Parts: sequence; C-alpha cells; structure tokens
Amino acid sequence: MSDKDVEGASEQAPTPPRRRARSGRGAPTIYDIAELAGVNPSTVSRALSQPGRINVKTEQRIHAAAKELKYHVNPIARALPTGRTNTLALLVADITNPVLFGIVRGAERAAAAAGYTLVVAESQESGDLEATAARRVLPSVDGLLLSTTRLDDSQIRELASRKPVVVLNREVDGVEGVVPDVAVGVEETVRHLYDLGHRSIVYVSGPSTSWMSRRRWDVLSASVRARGMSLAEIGPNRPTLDAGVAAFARVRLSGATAVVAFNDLMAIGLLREATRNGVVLPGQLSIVGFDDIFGSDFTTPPLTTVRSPLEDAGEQAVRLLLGAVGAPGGEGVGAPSRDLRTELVVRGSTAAPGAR
Amino acid sequence: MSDKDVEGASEQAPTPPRRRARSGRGAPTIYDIAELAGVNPSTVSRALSQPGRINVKTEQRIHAAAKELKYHVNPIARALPTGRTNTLALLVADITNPVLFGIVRGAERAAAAAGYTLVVAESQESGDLEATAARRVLPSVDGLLLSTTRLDDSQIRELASRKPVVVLNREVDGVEGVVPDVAVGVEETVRHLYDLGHRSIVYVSGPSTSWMSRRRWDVLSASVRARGMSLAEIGPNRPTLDAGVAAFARVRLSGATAVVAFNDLMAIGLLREATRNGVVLPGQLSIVGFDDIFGSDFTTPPLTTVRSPLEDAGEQAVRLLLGAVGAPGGEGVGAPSRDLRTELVVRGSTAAPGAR
DNA sequence: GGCAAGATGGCAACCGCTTGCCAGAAGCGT
DNA sequence: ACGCTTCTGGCAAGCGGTTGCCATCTTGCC
Repeated sequence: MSDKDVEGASEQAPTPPRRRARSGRGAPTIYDIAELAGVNPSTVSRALSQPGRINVKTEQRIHAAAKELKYHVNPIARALPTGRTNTLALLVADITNPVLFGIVRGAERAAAAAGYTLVVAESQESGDLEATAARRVLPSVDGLLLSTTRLDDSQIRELASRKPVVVLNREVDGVEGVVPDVAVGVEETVRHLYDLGHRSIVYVSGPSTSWMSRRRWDVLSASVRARGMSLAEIGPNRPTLDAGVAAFARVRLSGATAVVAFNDLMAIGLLREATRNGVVLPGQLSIVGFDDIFGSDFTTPPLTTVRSPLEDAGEQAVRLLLGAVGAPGGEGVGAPSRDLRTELVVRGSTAAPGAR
Repeated sequence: MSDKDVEGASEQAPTPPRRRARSGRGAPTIYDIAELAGVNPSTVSRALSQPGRINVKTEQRIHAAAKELKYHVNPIARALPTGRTNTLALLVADITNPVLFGIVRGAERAAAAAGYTLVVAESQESGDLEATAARRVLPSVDGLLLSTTRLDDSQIRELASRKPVVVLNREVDGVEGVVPDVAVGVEETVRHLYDLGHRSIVYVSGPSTSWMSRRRWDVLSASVRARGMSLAEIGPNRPTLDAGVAAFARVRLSGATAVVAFNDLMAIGLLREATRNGVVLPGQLSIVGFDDIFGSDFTTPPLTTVRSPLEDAGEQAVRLLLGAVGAPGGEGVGAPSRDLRTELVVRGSTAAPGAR
C-alpha cells in the first residue's frame, strides 16, 4: 500500500498521527509510555500484562519508561474491556457485629495475597435494602461474599446467577458456602455441662431467619438427647445484648441450670441481667455463648463460649470465591478445604449447679 | 415526516446499521434500550442521567424500555469517561479496632444517603503497606477517608494532592480533617477526678506516632496544671490491651491515685491486671479510658470513659469529602460543622481515693 | 407569515486498556 | 538457499457510557 509512504512523508508534522499523548495533567497512560518507548500502545499493554509475550529488550524498555513516568494502570479502564475488576465484595448486614472481625480479617488477608481488593459493604437495614446494596455493588466486583446476610435463599441464588457468590456461616442450596463445623464445639459443650452435673439446659435462640441459630439448635438438640438431658428453647430473639437481657426472666422460669445462648452478645446480656438480679454466677446458673467475640472475656465471670475459626473461615471463603472467579490464587473446586472446627473455650461462666 | 416512512420501509433488514444490540448474554446496555425505544444511544444516556434534557415523552419511553430490559447502568463504563466513580474509600490500619465501629457506621450512612458507595479497606501492617493500599484503591474512588492511619503527614499530603482526602481523629496541615473536640471531655474528666479528691494522675500514653495520644496529653496536661494537680506520663505504649496490662506495674510505682489511659483497650488491660493483683477498684485506683468502645461496660467495675461522637465524626467526614469531590450531598467549604464534643461517661471505675 | 430562540435528538469522538488478526522478521530443518 | 514455523509488534475494533457540536423541529412573537 502506498499509504505507508504517505504516512512516512508526513512524519515531519510535530504532532504525529498517534492518538493521545501526555495530556499534561492527569495520570500517565499507556500512550505516554508508548510514545516514550517508541512503540505502539498495544505493545505497552502486552508488556505490562503478558510477560514474555514480547521481546525481552522491548519489554524492559517499556518497563523503564513506565517507571520513569510513574505509571499505574487505571483499574477501571482495564476493567471495562476485560470485565474483571480484581475486586471482591464482602456484604454484611451489620458491621458492628463482632463476629465479623475475624471474618473480615481473614478475607482481607486472603484477598490481598491474591492481588485482589476486598471491599466491605454494610447494609444496616432490611433484607430488601441489602438486596439493593448487593445489586449496586455487584457490577463493580468479580465476586460476592455474603456474611451476616438477611437475604433469603432465593435472593441469594438470584445473585449467584449473575456473579460468583460464597456464603459464610450458612448453607444455601446450589451456592458455595463456608460453615464452621458446629458439631465439635457443641458436643464439647454438652459434655462439659453434663460432666459438671447439669441435666436441664435451655437454648436462647436467635432470629427465626438465622440459619445458624437453627443449626446450633439442631446439633445441640441431638447431643443433649443422646445423653438423656432435657432441653428447651426460648425464642426466637433478636441477636442482641438487649434480647439477652430480656430473655433472662424466661430462662429463670424454665428452671434450667444451664443456658446456651445463640451468641455471645445474648449470653452477655443474660449474664449481666442475672447478676443484676442477684443470681450468683456461675453457681446458680451456667451460661455459654457462641463466637468468642471481642470483650467476651471482659465480663464477670468471663464467658465460657464456643469459638469458631472465623478468621480461617473468611480466608477459606475468599479462596473459594477466587477459585470461582477463575483467579490464579483460588483453589479448584475439589480442593481440600481445611477443617473449620469449633471449640469450647471454658472460662468462668460455667460450673457445677449449686457450686458457690 | 418522510423520514419516518423510509425508516419504516427499511425496517425489514434483520441487522440494522446500529452498532451493538442485545448481545444475547450479558447485561443489557444503553444500545439495547436505544434499539427498543427507537432512539440513539446518546439519547438514552441523556434520558437516564440528565432528566429534563430531552422530551418528556421520549424520556418516558426510554425509561419504560430500560425497565423492561431490567437495565442497570454499568458503573465502570460510566466511570471511564467521567472519571467519577461514586465511590469513597475508608482506609484503616486495623479494622478490629472498636473505635472504628461508629466511624464506619456514620460514614456508611452519610455515603449511602448521597448515593455513594463506601468501601472499607484495611492495611494491617506498616505505614508503607498502607501507602501501597492507598495507592491501589485511589484510582477507583473519588475520595479517601483516612482513619486510624499510620501514614505520616507527608504521605498523606502526597495522597491529598491526587484525590480529595479527609483525615479523621488527626490534624494534618493542608488536609481537611475531622477531630472531635477533646477538650470538653478531658476537662470534665479532670474535674470529676478532682472533685473525688484525686490530686495525682498518671497518663498512660499511646504510640509516639499517634497524633491523638499527644493531643489528649496536651489537653489533659493543661487542665491538670490549671488545678495544681500532679501529672505524669507513662509511655509511649502500643494501644492494646496487653500494653495496658504491661503498664500496670509502672502505674502503681508512680503512686498516682488515678490513671487515664490513651484508650479503652489499654484501660481495660490496666483494670484487669489491677484486679488480678488484688488491687481493689476503684477505691485503690481510679481508671479512665477514652472512646467508650464496645465492651467497655462489660468490665468489673464498668469503665469510666471519655466518649467521642464517632458516628457523627464519620458522617461529618464523609460530608466534607463529598463536598470536596463536588457531590451534590456534600457540604460547602464554609458549611457549619456540627460540634463534635466529647463527654465523660461516669461508670464504676472511678471513685474517691480510699473509698471501698 | 416570517424569523430568531429554544427544544430535541443524532453523530461521532473520546475515556484508557485489551486483544484478535495479521504482516514482516527471525529462526530452522533439510 | 528456500519454504515453514515461531516471534514480534502494529492496527483497529471494541468495552459501555458521556458529551460537545450541530442539524432539524417547535414555538413564540411581532
């Protein structure tokens, strides 16, 4: 084609036909690098994202130019053509829930290790608002981690049909999930209480929509039955400290010598209300919580609780998600997931009934 | 118009000359809407983002089409040409720091109210890693909120030169910041202790790099001096529970009758170690913390502490940031910022020296 | 009825980066 | 040396929106 010659001849124009160049202001782009290194922008792109694809000398030249310009790839520009954002979202209903600490920690670490950014989004309100939040964040992330979610199964599946989703502390049919093994810790708890001499236990449950509350009840129930102990349920309750306080009266009425609360917050509420009512702990009432949250050992007596490997759970959930989004760091489908077993942490809020 | 007829006649062509159309898979785009509504994509764009710019009937038709297609604008595609992401980042050094609860809460709420998404990013490690995290997240957000940051002033200014930045709980020259008014609460505290009969106080300080620790010391110092009380400093210390535990011995050695800790975590450590050593609280030692974190009232005795309006602070910081990024919901430069005054919460860990 | 100001909507050029396709150069086997 | 495979790197078409500019239609007004 003669075009080429024509182009070459017109080269003397101070502004070559190349598209853009150092716009002066604004961050440098691959066009700037291209110009500096004397190559085509596409070559720069390859040098930067497909090591080995181009000649090593050229690649070095480009890297040098990039460094000189202090170039940083624009993640949104990159995301547009590829559809991948290198970002994962962790959606939670309530970020002040101490249970999330470990989860966020572990998730953050695993994500960072794979070069992914983790964004934590909170939806303080109802499930509907949470669905909205999810939909809003979904387009800008590669995958979604659902933790203390108030979404129902079908909403979750709906999300899962659009982007990879992993649920934490819950099982949803057809959606990947990470759930610590409740059984171990509960079994330990029941044995612990049984050995202390307790024969009558009451479970103060969480919200009726809480998968985990139901699950804990089921396991507890089976374990208790196996020993011929008696078990009652008080609930459903909101998973808060106040709900624990409010449940105290009914716990006393139940006549049980030991109470297992759905979570530490409720257990602490129970504990404080018991003390306020002159009940001697743990002699007159043994209390066990779940999660071993921050502060659960500040109480008097310190709370006996079933600890979950939250940090590991968060980490594993992210790995799973990374696998699902096809990231290098992610584990394959059949990868052996490390055991996430719960364990009983015995502190001061449990003792033999009648002990002083 | 004859055009209309022509269009209608040529309609038989299966693939009209329009660019893209419902690709089958993938989310619907404005091109799909354009096709369905029989207008140009640019018109769709306008209908969706500039209400009133086009004819109301057309606009309605487009909205109907959008609804029918379940269209949702692709935020990254939108961000590319505009440079605005409608996202704000909150960068923290340690997300398990209970101080952040309120801040995150308030920030999240204010951001959501303005239609912005708040992403929380954690950088568990050193200031350098934090700088890296900041740079990584910066390109995809409109502004940055720095909270428990370990960045130094110059690093912060560097960031601020690229995108709007607001710092929380700290003052940095040339960078907007939100800092609760420490003075009120500290003054109350000193008066409280003075009235109880304390004349000798010791301050267990935080990290040497903590602007807030220094600030609290300064205010405390001034207030104490004004009353002719004696004040000593023990530190610097890491702002942790363990550091509080470790500082106990030196607190006793100081002979002070009351101790003010940089934060609640340290105060609680102090409190527990004191109890463990048989010191009767609060009679033999009064303890005051800062922040009123979650769990600070679980202790025995419950902790007296200086509460900061963290939630308000988070909210206000976001408003400031929104103003800086030119968002509608943000407040102008001179907008009157609501008072963020701290207050003393008297609980059980303070009493007259020698009281039983 | 004629004309200027507004209203309306199309065109096309980006935003910064990725990638399929392809041509020319280099390396290779026989 | 020659035909062929492998390297290299350029071209250009997007990704999904946004927006300046402009042509055409409406209106309002004298």
